[in-house]
Amino acid sequence: MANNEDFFRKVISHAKEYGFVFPSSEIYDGLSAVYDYGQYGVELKNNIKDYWWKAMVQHHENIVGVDSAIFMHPTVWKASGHVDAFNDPMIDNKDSKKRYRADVLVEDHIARIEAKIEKEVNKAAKRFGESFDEEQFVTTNPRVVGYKEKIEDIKKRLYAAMDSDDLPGIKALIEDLEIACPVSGSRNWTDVRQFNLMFATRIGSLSDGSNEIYLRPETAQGIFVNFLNVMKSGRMKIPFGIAQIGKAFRNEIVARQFIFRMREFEQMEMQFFVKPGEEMKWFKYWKEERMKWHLSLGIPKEKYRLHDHEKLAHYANAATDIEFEFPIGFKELEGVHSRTDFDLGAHQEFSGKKMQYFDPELNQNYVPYVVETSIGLDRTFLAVLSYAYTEEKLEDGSERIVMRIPPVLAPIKAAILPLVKKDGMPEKAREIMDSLKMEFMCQYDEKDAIGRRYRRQDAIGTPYCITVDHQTLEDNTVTIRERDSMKQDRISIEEIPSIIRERIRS
RNA sequence: GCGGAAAUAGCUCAGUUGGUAGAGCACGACCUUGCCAAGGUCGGGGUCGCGGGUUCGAGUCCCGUUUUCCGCUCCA
Repeated sequence: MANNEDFFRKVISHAKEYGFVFPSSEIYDGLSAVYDYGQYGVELKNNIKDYWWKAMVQHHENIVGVDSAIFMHPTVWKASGHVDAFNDPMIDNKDSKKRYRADVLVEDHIARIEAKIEKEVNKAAKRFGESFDEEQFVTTNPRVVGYKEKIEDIKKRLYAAMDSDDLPGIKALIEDLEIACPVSGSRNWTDVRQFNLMFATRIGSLSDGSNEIYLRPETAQGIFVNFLNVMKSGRMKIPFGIAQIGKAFRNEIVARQFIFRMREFEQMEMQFFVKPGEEMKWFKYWKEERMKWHLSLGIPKEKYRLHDHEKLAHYANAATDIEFEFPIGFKELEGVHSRTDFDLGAHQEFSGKKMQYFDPELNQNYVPYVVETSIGLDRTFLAVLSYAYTEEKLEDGSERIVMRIPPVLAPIKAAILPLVKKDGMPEKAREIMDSLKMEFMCQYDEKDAIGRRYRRQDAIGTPYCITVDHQTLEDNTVTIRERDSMKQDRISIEEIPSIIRERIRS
């Protein structure tokens, strides 16, 4: 484990040193769990997106893409269940380290007072026997009346605080009532915090609550709300899919482990709409199809495993994670979920619009079932990065750090290097650079010894180095060096594009 | 969020009982060599995470804070 942590540290520091990933706003000490992609990072990330988009949208005639807005109508999140599922004020006891719902603590306290009332009533009932008038007792007995007033008082304060999201007010209430932790018995509480995972902001100029909107916590809903638009305008026939790549935002309580869990992250999702009853067939299909995609990158299959969910979310009737062996262990990289008709059904109910498909074969309407594939872009980035990072001991005893990034994803496809900075070699190299750069992301470098330049390219994962030497000037051949094997071939300049193209074809 | 640890140049780190911020690598310019990193000369870069305090004087001691890492907790 210590080795893995060490390895992870190296990957993170390599990512920063070579311009892949930087902490956000670093000159201001950074922002917790937010990261920026640097000059090579953005290329790698774009290449991953492109590789996914081609595999999903370009290669499947029945899948189309959308790019929906991050802001959505607030009712979307009521329909999806995101608003209700995560709106509780929580408080931690510092001694027992137990976490409670703050309102439940107060309500338990009320229940204890009610128990006292009941005790008084029972006592009185016993004493007065059959002549006991409970109604009269509870309205006149000073002790009971006092309890009741206290309860009313607490309730008033609790509900007022809850309604106005007054978290310090709830904390003050807990302190005033001297509520202690049931486990530790201590009153050493943290502040009350709201664990709503959605980021809220305001739209427009009004400041009342009705203008509060959320940054989307998932991209899927942007697809569901466009289901009718896409189906109609694209004349889509079931089964069909809608794909999307985009940012999502979750206010995670603990966001850690580099770019594995960030508060702002990017998803690549595809929602596949199928006939009800056929969802398990398609669930299986997409599970296999997505696994093939991962393996097509050339990363060994031992790095992946499937994890079937036993506890299913409220919207699913089957779910599998494709897990990847990160330096921090096997963790979820992609989810394949059978979401049933939960989402479309919910939107149909909340919007009053028929989220249905007319099936000409059955001659009837139905709400389609959905099979979702949802992959974390940043996690895929991290998977590639941590798989690619290799420290190698060479035959001559020296060491090199090489990023074995799958060539199709590599930020720079080829480096063009004049062997020396004279005799017309730089000019020749520039010519080659110009002829390649419209098709491939290339880099020109003439500084330092050739060996060192090779190592620099190894460190950012460039699959090919093209070197212009004395012979080039005579016969228009260059040497082409392959990153992983470090082997060199002499080829003619005209052959360069086809060789690179061959290697990086998806 | 709780507890523990850490923070000095782009990276890895040194900095003695408190006394003028350093090294290696990296980076830039020029010269030289030229096929697997570390030739020569010169140079740029740090208010020592940030804010207070103690002190004649703080990278060093104290308090707070931020960020990161580890453990716990959380993760429809």
